[in-house]
Amino acid sequence: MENSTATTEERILEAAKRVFHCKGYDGARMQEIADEAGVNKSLVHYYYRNKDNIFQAVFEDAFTQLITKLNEIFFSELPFTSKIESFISYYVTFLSKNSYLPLFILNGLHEKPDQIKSLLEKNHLSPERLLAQVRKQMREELNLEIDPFHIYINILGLSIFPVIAKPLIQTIFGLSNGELTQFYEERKTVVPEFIINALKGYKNVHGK
Amino acid sequence: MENSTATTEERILEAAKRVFHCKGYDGARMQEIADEAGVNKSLVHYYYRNKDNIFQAVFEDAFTQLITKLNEIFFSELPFTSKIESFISYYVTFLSKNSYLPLFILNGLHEKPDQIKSLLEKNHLSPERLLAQVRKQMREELNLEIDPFHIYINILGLSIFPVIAKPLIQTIFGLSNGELTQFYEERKTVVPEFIINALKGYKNVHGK
DNA sequence: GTCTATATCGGGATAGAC
DNA sequence: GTCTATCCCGATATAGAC
Repeated sequence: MENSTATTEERILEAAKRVFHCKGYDGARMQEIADEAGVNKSLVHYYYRNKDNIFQAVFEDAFTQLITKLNEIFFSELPFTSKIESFISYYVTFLSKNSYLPLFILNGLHEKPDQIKSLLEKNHLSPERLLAQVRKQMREELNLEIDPFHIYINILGLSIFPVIAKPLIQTIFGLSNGELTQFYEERKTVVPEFIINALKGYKNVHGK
Repeated sequence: MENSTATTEERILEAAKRVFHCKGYDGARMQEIADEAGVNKSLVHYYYRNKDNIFQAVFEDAFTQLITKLNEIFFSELPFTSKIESFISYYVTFLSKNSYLPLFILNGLHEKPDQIKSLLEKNHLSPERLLAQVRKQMREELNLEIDPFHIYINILGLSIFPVIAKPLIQTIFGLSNGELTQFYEERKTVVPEFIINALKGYKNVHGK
């Protein structure tokens, strides 16, 4: 199933990712993970001892994947508008290729919000620093004195929602796979434009 | 647990809603539903025969709840900007009181996208009509000749995402319950303003 | 490390008394 | 309609041979 150069442990983890991402914790079966990895069920227990442990490993991996790039972009030296463009462009591509990931993460956070903290520290994520950085750039580059929190959540929502709503979009609005790809592609320009326009509007009202 | 005037069947359904909404299909237990309703486990089977049936009932109820009001607002006689304000205001309130609903729906759609169609018909939801309506109003009232689809998804994302990301927002950014309520309250004005500003920006570029 | 066999338990579902 | 008792399967987990 997987490249046979990988160690057994790696093959199991990769298999576990595929299964957990699609089925969630409760829906996933140890047997299915074993099958997917092409090994015996007992081997999964041998390497990870129980279901919770392997889920934890999968969840941390997913969370880290999403957060690392976010940090990289928002703490870079780019001007603010470029950060928005980079962020949207990267996440639309990444998420549409891994469309199960955001829902998997959000479900996981609902089930075990307590373990978030340690993940944050592992990933060196400081929300305060990030918001301060956004506030600073909005002030200096866009002349905006507004709370960046809503803006930040808006950016996330505009990037992430269309991906987790994929079945809604595709079934309700009847988009083919090709049209959906096209739709996501369009969002790379539409969404940054939408956000920048919205910010310019604030400027007219509140700016000096 | 529930008002004892309700029939047993209703009490079971209400209990099932609470359990399924929080735990999802795989995480929910027939025993827990029975306990929550204050009845014997066999009674749940007596009224609904199996787990799939009762889940179906719960899912349809949730979906209808969300869709009905959306239809009502977008097919009303209000001007477009008022529709946006009404929509955001209603959904922010409703969803923050039922914060488990959107994730429950999205998960359900991922698991069984096939059964969406019949739900749409039951709810008299016609996506084409809705988009046509939005397009017409954007043209006539805002002088915008742009594809309304992205706008529509943007509105949904800005309304829904902050609710499903509740544990992310609350844990990562360390908001207390009071601060979270405040945050949602602010969005009732911030988000419509954000959207209207964005639309005005389009006007400057593309409008006549 | 990898497999087979098995222990153990929980959960969905049914039978049948009242 | 409501309950008790029970069936039966599937899933996690472990023991132990190789």
